[in-house]
Amino acid sequence: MLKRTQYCGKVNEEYIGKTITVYGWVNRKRELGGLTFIDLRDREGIIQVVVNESFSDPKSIKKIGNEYVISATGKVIARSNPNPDIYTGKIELVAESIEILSVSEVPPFYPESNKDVSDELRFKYRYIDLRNQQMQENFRIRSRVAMVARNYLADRGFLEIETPILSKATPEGARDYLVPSRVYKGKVFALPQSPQLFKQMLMVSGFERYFQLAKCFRDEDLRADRQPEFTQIDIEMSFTEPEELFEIIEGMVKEIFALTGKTIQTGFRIMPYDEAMNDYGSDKPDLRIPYKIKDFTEEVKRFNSAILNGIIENNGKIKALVLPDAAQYSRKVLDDINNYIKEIGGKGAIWIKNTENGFKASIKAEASDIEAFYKDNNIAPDHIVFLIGEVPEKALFLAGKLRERLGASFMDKNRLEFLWVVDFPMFFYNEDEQRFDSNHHPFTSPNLDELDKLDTDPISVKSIAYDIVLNGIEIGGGSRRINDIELQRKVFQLLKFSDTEIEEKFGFFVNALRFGAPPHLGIALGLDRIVMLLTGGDSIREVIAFPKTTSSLCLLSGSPSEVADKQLDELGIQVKK
RNA sequence: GGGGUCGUAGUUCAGUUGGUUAGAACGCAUGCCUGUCACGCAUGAGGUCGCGAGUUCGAGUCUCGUCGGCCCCGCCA
Repeated sequence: MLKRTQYCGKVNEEYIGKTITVYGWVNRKRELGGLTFIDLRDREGIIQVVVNESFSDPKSIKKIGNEYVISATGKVIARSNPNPDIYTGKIELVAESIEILSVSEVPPFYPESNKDVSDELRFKYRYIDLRNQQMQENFRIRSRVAMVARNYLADRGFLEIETPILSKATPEGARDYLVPSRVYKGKVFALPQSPQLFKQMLMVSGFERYFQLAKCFRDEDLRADRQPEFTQIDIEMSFTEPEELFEIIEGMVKEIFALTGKTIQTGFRIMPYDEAMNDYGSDKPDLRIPYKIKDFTEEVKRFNSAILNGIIENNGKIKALVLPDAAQYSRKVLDDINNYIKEIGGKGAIWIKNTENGFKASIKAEASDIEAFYKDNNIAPDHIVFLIGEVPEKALFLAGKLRERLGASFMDKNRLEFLWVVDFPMFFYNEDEQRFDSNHHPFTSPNLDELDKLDTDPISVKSIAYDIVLNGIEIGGGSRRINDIELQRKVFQLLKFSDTEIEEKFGFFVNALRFGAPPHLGIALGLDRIVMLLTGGDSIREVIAFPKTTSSLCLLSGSPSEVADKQLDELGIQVKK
């Protein structure tokens, strides 16, 4: 085999007159009788190879099919009719010899057309899908993001330290993936949901600044932005405050986004959780959408609507979304909106607008009252009002979902709206279990000024936790950790862990707090989501080489799969069917 | 666990009210073609209508179940 001279996609005018050898896949072949063009593709791009009368064995070209792997050797010449669309368009390679390195059956689809093919097929033949230029670019960017993160953090004194993949099951949080132990029958390892406790113990060990590109595993149902295994840029540091962490993360995010030529302004907006929920109905608001949720609980009383008044009397609130261009909301669109609210658990959305026949609403209301309502609340006559009446949290949730759904058409999709959401409640009440649950995780420090309220009014206590949000997607989250063993015990107790449970589940970690745990805090950023946003994709599957489907299957390898009884025997496992 | 949507040629899709031999485009094969770059022209091959039941004289079409893709709710400390 002749040595490769250059990538197909990198051959330009400087090579004119030189004899070179390139390797690649046949992207497309065009036969014109005695003249054949082969577009040869490698990871850098495509070069046109010409086979003309000077070629020794024209018949051998006939059998070369698309996606064959070949090498081509010959002289580079200037094209008489250049192709301005590609980098190599000014030149072509006149083949002197061509070697077939590997044949290909007719593929189920061609890499360049992977967008026109079902996801099912793309997953099954992922190795072909990944030949697509955009896919290649996605993984190039992913690699560079990882590199930038490593260099950036290393420059600031962070050490990359690996933590175990085979580890201990955690009692709350997501469902664990379990790995049975052969040596200790009936006992299992768990794959880490995150390296949380290990990184905290590295702080106890005195490393002060840790990071890791950590694989995490959570056995929960999937979404476009959720896979059972995913990668976090995991960070932990001692002897500092959140402000310094914010600065470090913002600087890193800035460098990461610079990779694709995007300039971002650091000093991200910081928004309390309560404000996010109140104004946007979400703890990860998409600030590209220029509308906030309004509260019209008082204002709608003038309609004397039995429905609305009934909701209000039952401690409900009337949350509202006011959007421009009421005319575009046809009967069908309004029905769709109403159905959407029902789908996500609401009773429906009430609309109010000005029509050719005057002010109208989907509830009974006097036109004059509606007109006065518009006037008093400074609502432009051509705007539509959606009302959602429910108990407050639900009303906000539903209005928030509606805001995201309807607001998308009013926003500049190219903007990057970063923000920190802070001051999360420490706990929320778990109705099913009749107890408090951690909002973040049980190692999160409560606001140190509110410790006295832990006993009297725990639900009101805020934690020192923070999420970083970009365009409505949570790209990371973290907190200050508890480094005081008594406070940690207290929080466990509030979460209704018995002493035995604490000892069994977290004993090893609580022990670490006994031997000089420094104040520390940290964060984890979702690498997959960041790369997805960077590459303009709408699913993290586009930036994970071998992803699972929505039902957690790997269509390429056929996993999960059954194993031989012998393997199960060795593990002391019997399978229920 | 729940809701929505989709599954027909290698691929993307069409397929009327249930009715003869299931179509198109691209791809593929063969032939022609010396400047193409989505080459062109001609000819041809290619179907378990996801799978299984049921209704019917007759099912791609209707019903039930099941498997799979995607989106969403729950879930995801």
